[in-house]
Amino acid sequence: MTSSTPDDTSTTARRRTKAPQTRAVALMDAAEQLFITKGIAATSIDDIAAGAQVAKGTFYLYFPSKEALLGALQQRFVDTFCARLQEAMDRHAPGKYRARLKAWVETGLETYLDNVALHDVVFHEYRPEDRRMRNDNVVITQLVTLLKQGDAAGVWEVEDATLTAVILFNALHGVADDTVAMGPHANPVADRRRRARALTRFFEQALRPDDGDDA
Amino acid sequence: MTSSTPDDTSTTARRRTKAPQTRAVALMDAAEQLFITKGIAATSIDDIAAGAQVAKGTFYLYFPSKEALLGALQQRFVDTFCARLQEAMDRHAPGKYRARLKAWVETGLETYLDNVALHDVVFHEYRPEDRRMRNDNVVITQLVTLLKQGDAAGVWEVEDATLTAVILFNALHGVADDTVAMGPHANPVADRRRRARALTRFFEQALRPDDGDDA
Amino acid sequence: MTSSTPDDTSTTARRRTKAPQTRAVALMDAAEQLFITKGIAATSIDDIAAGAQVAKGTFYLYFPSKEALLGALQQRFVDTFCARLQEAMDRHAPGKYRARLKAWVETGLETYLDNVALHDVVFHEYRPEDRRMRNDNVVITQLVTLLKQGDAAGVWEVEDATLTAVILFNALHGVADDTVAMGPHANPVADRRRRARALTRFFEQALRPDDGDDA
Amino acid sequence: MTSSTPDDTSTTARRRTKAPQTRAVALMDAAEQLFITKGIAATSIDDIAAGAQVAKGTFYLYFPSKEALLGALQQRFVDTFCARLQEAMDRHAPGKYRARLKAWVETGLETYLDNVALHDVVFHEYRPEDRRMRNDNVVITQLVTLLKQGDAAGVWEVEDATLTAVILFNALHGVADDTVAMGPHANPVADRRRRARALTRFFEQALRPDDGDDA
DNA sequence: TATGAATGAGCCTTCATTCAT
DNA sequence: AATGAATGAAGGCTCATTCAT
Repeated sequence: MTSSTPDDTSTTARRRTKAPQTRAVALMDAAEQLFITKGIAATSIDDIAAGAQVAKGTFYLYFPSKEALLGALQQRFVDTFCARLQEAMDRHAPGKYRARLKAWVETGLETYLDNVALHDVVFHEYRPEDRRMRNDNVVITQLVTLLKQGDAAGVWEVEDATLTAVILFNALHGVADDTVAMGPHANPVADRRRRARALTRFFEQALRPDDGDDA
Repeated sequence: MTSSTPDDTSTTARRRTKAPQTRAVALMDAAEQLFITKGIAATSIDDIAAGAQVAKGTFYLYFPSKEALLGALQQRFVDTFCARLQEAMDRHAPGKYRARLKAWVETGLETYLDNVALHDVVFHEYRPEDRRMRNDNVVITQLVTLLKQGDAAGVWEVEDATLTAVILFNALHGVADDTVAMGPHANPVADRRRRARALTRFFEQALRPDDGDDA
Repeated sequence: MTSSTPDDTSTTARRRTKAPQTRAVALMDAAEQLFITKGIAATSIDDIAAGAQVAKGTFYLYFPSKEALLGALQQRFVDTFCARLQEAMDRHAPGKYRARLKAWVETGLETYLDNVALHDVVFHEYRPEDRRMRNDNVVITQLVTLLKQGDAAGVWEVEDATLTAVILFNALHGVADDTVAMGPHANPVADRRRRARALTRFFEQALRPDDGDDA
Repeated sequence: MTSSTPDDTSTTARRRTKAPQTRAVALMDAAEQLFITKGIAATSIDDIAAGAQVAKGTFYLYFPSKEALLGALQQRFVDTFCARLQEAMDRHAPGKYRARLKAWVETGLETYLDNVALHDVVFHEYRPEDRRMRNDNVVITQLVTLLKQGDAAGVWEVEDATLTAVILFNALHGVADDTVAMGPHANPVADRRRRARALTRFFEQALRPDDGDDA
């Protein structure tokens, strides 16, 4: 890999000052790749620097520590994820709440599945204190907003939007994980679709107003 | 050195060669405590051995590696967790599916919340490859069984029991995490109860038969 | 970045290209301060450059290495020290040898005590090979000269002026160090005086001709 | 070097548990040698371990840090030095103060000269805070004792024994350093003798009671 | 079974120095 | 003359694991 990339900003020389952004991104990309492949712990700064074709010391010019890099990677993951969902929702008119929710679910599952490896490495290894959710929070916020809007519009009825969002998000998360856990066999496409449908139905059911009886 | 010191700790035992089980348990207990307190990475085999009042080498007599110990800890966690849930369910007659499910949910949330620290340390740090679910699987199996029984009895109707179980379990997981994320403030008792109720209702809704149509 | 900012610090100067001397001195001053505060090893070229408000690369325009800077600092220390002593001696008529010697001793002790921190940092840390004495040599030369003049004038009698100077200088050094070692307590003024007197008497005794007998 | 030392406690195998003392001493010896040869800074733990034919990790089994090793080396130096002086003094009857002092001076100079390289490396490099004297203190204490005894016996008269000791000790130190600074040329034997004599005379002069006047 | 001295690979980080601009 | 991004060698230290006793 990293083969024929035409990586030259200026003309010839070897040791050069590149746009800081470029460097940082290169470092992050390299790290991401390595983290997925070998795991965080097994990836040394040396590896990362090498992967980004920089000297080891250069790494520390852009990130104060391995941990900081991981933070940046998490941030990037969440941002990208959110953007993707937003985009998917926005393909439907603002008032089409059900459609938007469906888009959110489907794209969420899809995107998640397309990036589990990264997601897992970035969020599940090596983090002592920060509670799981904290990081995915923006995603949940996004969902909360949608739920509240739909509630206000009378499309569905949610009592505790946050709690509901948490439940739904985790359901999504779980289904995705389970899918992954099944291994890279089985009808990937059909399977995904089936699960997406089940999930959507679950969401809708969850938002469906009570029948009246129950307890 | 420390040669002929007749250091008897208990009554009968002369000094070494304790029941292997005892040793292993002592090691696990010490590790668990340390892992929670200082984190896995920061806990050395030395620490664990010291905590169990054993020589370092002895550790390797009972566990082939640090990683193996972690595995044993995970197993123990899941087993305990399951037993607790089973016990709670069994407090209700075999045919009382709704009650059993409710017990499952409530006890699950309760137990989870009572052991987050341990759960997190044991499941979220330092994972080489094992997919999240794999470990909690027994718990899910338990739920799957219940769901299928209820379905057979016509109490509710589930198409894909496993998928449903996954969803429900993750919903539970998520609510618990969210609760923890709120920090150790707020009305702990009332809060737990509120969440437990919301979760139960959620479960029931999810299991409620369709209205008939779909759109 | 920080491109077109018209950042004029002083009045006339446009920004760079200051008198080389000024730069070098600024660098030395900054280094001296930092060395005393944090120690030589803990002070990086970065720190020094920052302290002198210069870019790191600029440092190397004025000094070929950190070590060279240290050398310059040593030189400056000795020169200043000598100048101070000379000045003190010159406050007495050329022929007043005893008075000059006394001035040398007292000012030496005084000056040394006023600059121990610097002296120590500059002379005692981080020495590759230069023998202690080499650096203080000028001071000793100064004393040798005085001793010889006095000898020639018949005021006292010294066989080996150099050896005597070495002894006397080291006695001074030792008393000063001991004073410092006592910590910043005790009557500082009275104490210094007492020590200065003891030292002077010692010097005089040392230069006093033999009684005749002895061996 | 480290040639034909019969270094085997037990019989054959390679990785073996040696007497802790032995190991520590081996480490110290290796370090001492390397420090003298290449300087402290330039000597890595790796080097030391290799010199003592141990694994790097073993070093840390005996010394918590490089710095700690240096401390041990200093201690050893001072202890040895003192023992040597004491021994030399004790070759003279307890009451023979002048003889004992002379022995102290001569042996001091001799011993010092025989170990300058070590002394310098151990005391002059790399020590930020501890004041010079602190370490040689025991030696000074020894001298103080002698001075006081002689004073009590009326052999000489010292007002401030400590100050005098400091002066004398530093004079000795200085002469030794100067000798070294002359380089390894010149008549080493005759030179040493000459300097020892000068120093002794100096000491005696310094202890000789005042003539009575002062100016 | 139990011990704990010994091992040694490996990692993060620092920093003096260079050099294209 | 001045800059500061880039370099990369070097080093202290940790710790899981082994093995002679």
